[in-house]
Amino acid sequence: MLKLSTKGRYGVRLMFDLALHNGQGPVSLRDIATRQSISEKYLWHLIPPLRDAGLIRSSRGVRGGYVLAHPPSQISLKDILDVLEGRICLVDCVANPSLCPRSRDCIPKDIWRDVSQTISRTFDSFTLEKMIEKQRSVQEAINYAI
Amino acid sequence: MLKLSTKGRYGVRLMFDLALHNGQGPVSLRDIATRQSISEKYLWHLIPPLRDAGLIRSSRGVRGGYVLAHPPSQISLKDILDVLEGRICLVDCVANPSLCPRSRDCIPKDIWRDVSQTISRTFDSFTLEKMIEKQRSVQEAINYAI
DNA sequence: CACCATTCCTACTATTCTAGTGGGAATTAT
DNA sequence: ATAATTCCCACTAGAATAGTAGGAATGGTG
Repeated sequence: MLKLSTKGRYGVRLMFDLALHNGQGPVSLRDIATRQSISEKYLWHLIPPLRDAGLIRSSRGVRGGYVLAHPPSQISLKDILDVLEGRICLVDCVANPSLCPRSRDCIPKDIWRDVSQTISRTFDSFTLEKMIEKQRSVQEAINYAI
Repeated sequence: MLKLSTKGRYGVRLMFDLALHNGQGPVSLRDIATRQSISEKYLWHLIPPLRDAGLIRSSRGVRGGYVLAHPPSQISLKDILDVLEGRICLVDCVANPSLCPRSRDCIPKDIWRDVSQTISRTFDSFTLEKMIEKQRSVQEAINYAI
């Protein structure tokens, strides 16, 4: 049905939360869970892949937590979703033509490949930095209204 | 995982097959199933929604079958997928903000909405006509090679 | 009129995927 | 020493997906 899974959605919110607190020291998962209203237990599932992919860094023990491994301008939604949902590929035969004997001259496959690339590029055009900017302009609008 | 479901994939191949035989009278589901190597039983699931949405027309009895309800230039992948997979909407809160108390000022939601629209427009830009043209140019390339 | 290809419908099943929970070990600042 | 925190494995319930079974209704053709 072409839905993003909870993993991807929550993962982006997790990373966005880290981006909003970038430069303020490690952020604990509990804080993120509370702010984002997401079960801490569930959020934990997202950590190992994000860490192993080098998107976040962790420090253990008291006052430990997570920080972005790169500036928000250098982390795109594509980076996050590639890790949590796998690389965008609308149908498997695009990445793995041997799955289907028709793939050699399959027009639909070519289309799925093109659209997959478009989606990928779209996700890549949204960085955490852009999200922060949007957040700020929303805040200003609210303050102005008050 | 952002995959197209079998319903959508097979549905496009079904419609593409109809497009390739457009103007040659009704095409039976059995013929399509044979040519596309898809179970006739499974293909049947796709017919009622496509028919009810006015994308194909059917005739029953001997020599019955299906035809496109519109010229291939006027049927896009979006039309087909909207019917078989539901309208593209990466996360439910985009179409239905009341699902989440945060939705009012949720930046991620705005992003999902924008990307959903981009994907939708991309699908809309591919018509059955375009697919036929691609098919023809592939055929010519093969003939030339021989 | 009888036949048979074909559309059409309901229901069922097996499998995989998704979302979420539980319990507890290892680490480290204070 | 304590407490906060990361870290890990395993489990479960429910939903979605893919596919199958059996047969009723329709209508052109001989």
